[in-house]
Amino acid sequence: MNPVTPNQTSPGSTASAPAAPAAGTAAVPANAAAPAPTFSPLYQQIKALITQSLQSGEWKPGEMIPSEVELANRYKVSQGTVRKAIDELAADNLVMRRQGKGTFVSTHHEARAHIRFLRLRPDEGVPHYPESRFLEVKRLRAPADVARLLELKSGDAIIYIKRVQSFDGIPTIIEEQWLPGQLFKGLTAERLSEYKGPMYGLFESEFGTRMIRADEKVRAVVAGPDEAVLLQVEPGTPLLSAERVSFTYGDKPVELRRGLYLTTRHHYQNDLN
Amino acid sequence: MNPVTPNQTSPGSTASAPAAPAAGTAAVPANAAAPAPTFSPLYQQIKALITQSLQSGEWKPGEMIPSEVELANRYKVSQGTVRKAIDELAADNLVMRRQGKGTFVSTHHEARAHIRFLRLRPDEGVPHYPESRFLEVKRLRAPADVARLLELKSGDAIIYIKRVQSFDGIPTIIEEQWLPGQLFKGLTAERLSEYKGPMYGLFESEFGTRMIRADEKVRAVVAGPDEAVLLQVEPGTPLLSAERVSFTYGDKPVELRRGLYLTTRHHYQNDLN
DNA sequence: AAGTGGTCTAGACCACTTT
DNA sequence: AAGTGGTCTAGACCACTTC
Repeated sequence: MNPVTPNQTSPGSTASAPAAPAAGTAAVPANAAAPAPTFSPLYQQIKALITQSLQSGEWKPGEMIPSEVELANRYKVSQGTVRKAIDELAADNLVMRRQGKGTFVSTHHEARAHIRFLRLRPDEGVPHYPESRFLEVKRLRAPADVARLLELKSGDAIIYIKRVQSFDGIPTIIEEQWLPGQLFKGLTAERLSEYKGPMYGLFESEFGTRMIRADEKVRAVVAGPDEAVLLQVEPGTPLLSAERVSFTYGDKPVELRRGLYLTTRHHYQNDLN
Repeated sequence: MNPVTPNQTSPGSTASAPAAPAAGTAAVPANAAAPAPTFSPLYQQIKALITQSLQSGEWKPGEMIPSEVELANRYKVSQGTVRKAIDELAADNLVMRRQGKGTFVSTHHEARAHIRFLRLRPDEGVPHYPESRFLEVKRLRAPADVARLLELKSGDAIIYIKRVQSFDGIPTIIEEQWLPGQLFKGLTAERLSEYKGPMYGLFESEFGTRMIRADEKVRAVVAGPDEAVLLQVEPGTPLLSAERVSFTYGDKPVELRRGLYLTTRHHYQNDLN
């Protein structure tokens, strides 16, 4: 359970300072001037170890992870090193720190996470989550383009979902979704309909797949006849098209979404920092 | 030149540790249990002081700022505290650290900054900067909506710019721009045409106004007759509409942009983290 | 009072760059 | 060799939360 220290003799050793603990009693011999590959500071290794525990479900979304002192003891490093590791995890939105309470695994069952991945905001009023009406939920074989984006083989099992989302009763989003069948075995139309709120919450709680980040490509298109009906607009109405690939731990793609957004009373919000 | 320490007696004082320097010899008396307003840790105050020096131009874009030890001496705090302040400034993209060399003021004259604010990426091939053709550069009075977004008074002097931007000779972007006249006095069509590369670089070098961050609202629209001509497409072609308000230090708005993007061979790229 | 994260300090050593 | 940022440690104290 000790951190490995590749390409690094032993951090903070050969010390004259009081009671230097020589953290790096690693599993790897400290000789071998192997100029080989990686090189990673201790806190990055701790970060990786904590991430593994998050991924394995040792600490579940919403739960508190062990305190900094505890983790420092567990990994045999100083609290400062654990702190730096957790700082990065917090910056990555994998955990949330709360002073006086502890550090908690991030979850999609939170307003904070909702808004992070919902970029379509009303021009007026406060953001809120749309209601879903499911049109299709079915299993099929992955077409080539979908397979490529999800890093599957063409023909692999896929769950396909199509829905319309409405704000205050006004249909605004047509969304198609492709999910690796292997990860979402028991996913049915019923369970989707029952569930209120963002689908990422369902994925996280029911299927143990936590979405971490996503890449989105946005374009402008015009509504075809079918889309016009669903959104109750004229054919030719301009729509935003957003293609999103979502990733879980290890940059593994777990979802492909293609959304068509009606942007007459809403807009796609983006902050450039 | 010492940091002020409101609502805070004296960080790290009453120490038994060896040679504790008691950093907070502040200008404010340490009595007065005023429960009043703010409360900010030392490193935030240091961050604010450094930001002031950046804003005032004491250290110019591209230049190196004083080393951590120097700043620690200047502000009479530990190097660790300066380090944490600079960490945040680096996270905000105000400075860039380079190991072994120093910490440098960020500048828009860098590929890194270019891509940060250019979200339209080619579907194929590597991102590169478009060429500009200026259609209009003129002074006018701020219309109400522009004045509101730039936090000016209706009728204040404004510089208006309209241009078409092309990738590899293919016109792809129509962009209108509104700038506070007071900040950009000597801005002429000539100087714009001469200048290659992103306009933020020009603003930074020639007008001392450094753009820090921006808010963008994206919609789908269709090309009108004039726009169709400029982009050499049919009227009714769907276009991305992006309205951007850019801010400099102190969240002061300094630019309004309205762009129309042709997204047949390009897309608007966004990463959700 | 005890436990948590948050701040601050001091000092050692490492990695990288330049002289 | 000297200077820079980067890592790691140790310890003290502060702020917040809960018991």
